[in-house]
Amino acid sequence: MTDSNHHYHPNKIEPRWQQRWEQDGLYHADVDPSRPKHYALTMLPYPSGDLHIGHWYAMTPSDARARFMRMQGYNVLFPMGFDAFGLPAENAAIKNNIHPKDWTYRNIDRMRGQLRSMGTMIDWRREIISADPEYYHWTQWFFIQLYKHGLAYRKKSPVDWCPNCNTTLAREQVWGEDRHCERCGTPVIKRNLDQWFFKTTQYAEELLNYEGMDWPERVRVLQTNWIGRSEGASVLFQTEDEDIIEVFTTRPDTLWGATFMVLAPEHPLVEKLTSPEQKAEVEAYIAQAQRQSDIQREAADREKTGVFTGGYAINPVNGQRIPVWIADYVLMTYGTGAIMAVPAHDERDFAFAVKYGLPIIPVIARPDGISKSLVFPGSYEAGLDEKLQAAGIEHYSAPVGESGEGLFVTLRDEQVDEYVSLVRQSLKPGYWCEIVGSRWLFIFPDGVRELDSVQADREILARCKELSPAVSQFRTTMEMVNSLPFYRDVLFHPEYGTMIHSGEFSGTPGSEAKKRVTGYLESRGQGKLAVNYRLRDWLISRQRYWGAPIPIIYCEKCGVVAVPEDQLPVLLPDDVEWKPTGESPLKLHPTWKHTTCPNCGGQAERETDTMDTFMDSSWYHLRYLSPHYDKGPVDPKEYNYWMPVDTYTGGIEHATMHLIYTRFFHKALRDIGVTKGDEPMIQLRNQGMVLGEDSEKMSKSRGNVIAPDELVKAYGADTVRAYLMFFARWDLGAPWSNSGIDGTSRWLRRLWTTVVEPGEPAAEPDPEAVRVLRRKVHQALRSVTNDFRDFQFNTIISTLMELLNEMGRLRDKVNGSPAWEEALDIYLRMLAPVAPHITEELWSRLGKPYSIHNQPWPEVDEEAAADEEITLVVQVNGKVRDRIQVPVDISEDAAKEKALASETVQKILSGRPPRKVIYVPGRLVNIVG
RNA sequence: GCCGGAGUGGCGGAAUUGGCAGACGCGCACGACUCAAAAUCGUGUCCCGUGAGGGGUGUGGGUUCGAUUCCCACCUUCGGCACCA
Repeated sequence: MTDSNHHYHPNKIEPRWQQRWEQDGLYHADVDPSRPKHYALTMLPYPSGDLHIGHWYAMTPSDARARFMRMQGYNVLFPMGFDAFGLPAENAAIKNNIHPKDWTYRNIDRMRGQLRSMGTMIDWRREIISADPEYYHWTQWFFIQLYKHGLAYRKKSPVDWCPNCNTTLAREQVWGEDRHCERCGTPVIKRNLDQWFFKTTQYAEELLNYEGMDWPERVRVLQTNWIGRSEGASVLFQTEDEDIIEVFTTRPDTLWGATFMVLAPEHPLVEKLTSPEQKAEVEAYIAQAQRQSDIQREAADREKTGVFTGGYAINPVNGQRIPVWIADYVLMTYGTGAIMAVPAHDERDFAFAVKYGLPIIPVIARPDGISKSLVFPGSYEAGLDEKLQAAGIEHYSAPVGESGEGLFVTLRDEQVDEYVSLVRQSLKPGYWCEIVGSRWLFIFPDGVRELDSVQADREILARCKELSPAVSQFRTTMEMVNSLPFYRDVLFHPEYGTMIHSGEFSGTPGSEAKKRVTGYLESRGQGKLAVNYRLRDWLISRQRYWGAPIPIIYCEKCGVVAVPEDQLPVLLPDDVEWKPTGESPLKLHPTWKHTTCPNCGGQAERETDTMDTFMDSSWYHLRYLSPHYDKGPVDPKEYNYWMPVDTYTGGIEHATMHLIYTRFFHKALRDIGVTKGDEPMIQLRNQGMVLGEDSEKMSKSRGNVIAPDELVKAYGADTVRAYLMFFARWDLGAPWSNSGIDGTSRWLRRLWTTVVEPGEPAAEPDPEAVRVLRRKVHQALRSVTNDFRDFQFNTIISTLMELLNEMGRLRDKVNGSPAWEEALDIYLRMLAPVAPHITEELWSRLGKPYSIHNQPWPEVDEEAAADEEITLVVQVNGKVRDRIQVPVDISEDAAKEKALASETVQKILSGRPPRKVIYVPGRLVNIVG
């Protein structure tokens, strides 16, 4: 045996085995109805140039698990491809004057080699590249199917535009408070453009259903929030011209408090509603609002602005004539672009109403039943203080401005009547006193008035102004009381509660209010139950070259015409100039866009925009199944066998993008008749992120990037794979540690020596050591099996490390025995999915048949794994005081007896009898003294 | 503001169902081998205390014989959403 053959040289053995596996087609997965299938899919990479450690972190545990499933007897498909269209290629083209195609395919070649160095079980025959005409032919075909079934439409609308990327973005690609581009960070602007959309909203409700899916709670929550379902009512208001304004509200129970309406500036009725007097102001506001959204959008907490249109609508439940305003806090893109404003129970409406002096009428009682009242200095006879005291009403005296001491009163509902009568007795002529919060009463010398309508609001305010010139500047009663800080926390609330000031509905409890009012509206034809979603339709047009052209032709005579299926693919021309003009480079090509109409043969033009690359990745899992099939996107024979994807792994960052799109795609195509079942991916698992050693996100500019190629060179792929599985919980990720990997490397080298240096066989294997060894081996096997099933990769490695340590301790006593041989055999098989090369090498050195990767997963010998003895923990009052070895099947009485007999226990109890003894089988005895 | 995740030694992390906290690895210390170093192997390593013993899983409470685990309140931190009617 030569020296170099004796030592562990991963860089010699790894490429050798990789070649052998490739040559033998070891990992080819073919349809085989006689075996259970397992489709293990991991998100395909974008060919950015180099495979980075994040790719390894995502892919190697996924590969290990796919290998585990394979050894478990499944026919496992583990394919790989490249998400090859997209902006970076085009940007590289502009910058370095290299064709995006050349750049992309060169990167793919490089990355394919790097992927192979990982030692994965990828079946390379099934590789796809989304930029191949053979692939995008079918991307275009899918577009046409969606178009034909009414799920794709073209619409002129204000869309998000990234001025740096020179293209439109889907809503999901716009991030953060400043609404910046997901890719380059530039704040987006709005442009009004004709763009293609897919009707994702049509599937909003179904997308909320995760029945039968094993997806992380986290992703489901993210998607559910993104889809943003809210239940309420659509209510029809009429303008004075009898035009209908439909609004969506989640609070139909507050309808009696709707004292004005607000339309989005872009709302179609604005023009008609605007009175001649208001026209100038309204137009100026609209222009300002448009400019606002063109510049950077301001933060959400900026002050609300708006203008009165001069028009009025009628509140359908109480016939009140209410003013219609426009304001940019109402968005044309959500609901109907119009709201009923209920300032007493909506924070934004409250702020708006106070600012513009619009009436605020409370219509929902405060659930806490708290009211406040401030009795002004000089307005009451002496002695009120004592009377309140006697009545048990909470109050205190404090100066109000410079006018002397006033009484600050806080009331519970049941105290209000008594309080009113006490105040009436003490109130001096020429003054009033108000109660606000849960109740809304204005006590005047000659009577009490309730703030229960717009009419009352006006009358109360007029009375107050008569009595005190100090309130003359206020436009509403609420504005007046809002000027006193003492009242501020009780003036407005958004909670559900008993309806008040709502005609015959007053007194309806909060739990029923919504349903009853909705039913009432429905019966009168003024509204109905409605559900609204935050989800928008998917904008797929991109004004860029490097993507799949949208297969649409515009004909002067026939209008919008889909490219006939037999004329697909619509090929990208190669001779294109990339100038960052904001127009698709295809538009600037001299000839490409000119074509003839497939209908009438007349002159026509092609659509020059290309598709969002998320379109490519919405169906790639289907193309893997038959990458060269030319009669459709997927060979039905393959589809029926492999689909759905059993396990999908990838990053969480796609929760509201790719993972919603691909679900939508699958469902839409199911309805068209292409796919089957409701969901494309049954089980989803997300890995976390590997951070730099400095705990920061890896980036070239920070200089903290870990290059896997160098690690492979230094340690070998097996060590890198194992370390990535070991160093953190897979779903959380962690900062990289350059010294941590040494531990994993040592462990594999220790394993190597353990196998290649057979040592002296033990003369007579020690039967006790044999029993212990077999127990440890089979216990480890049980634990590793469970951990593979549960994606608990880090504990797989630690269990295997522990077992190797144990084997090292026992070796002298069992070396050469069948139990030792069994231990090595099982050990290598357990490790094979994690470290495919070293296990294959050692397997062959042990003289076992090629290949270890075709071996079945070992079976746990339950008898061998069973403990004979256990350590019984003896606690006194919950504190561990002793540990005793007992047979595993010890009876409860015997266990208790043994525990009580313990010297330490006796010492602590010092003769006192225990009050209680608790026995947990197989674990502990707790003595309560 | 709303929604969700995470807080355990110097570090990454482990702990079926409420039952021995700190497995495994890194780092560190000491020792063996060596002229020496690297590599390798061995021993130790939560904190306080010489010791018996005591304390300890972000903080404060609670339930329980017993809580890292369950309940309540809060703090820190990461991620998502955010004028959504």
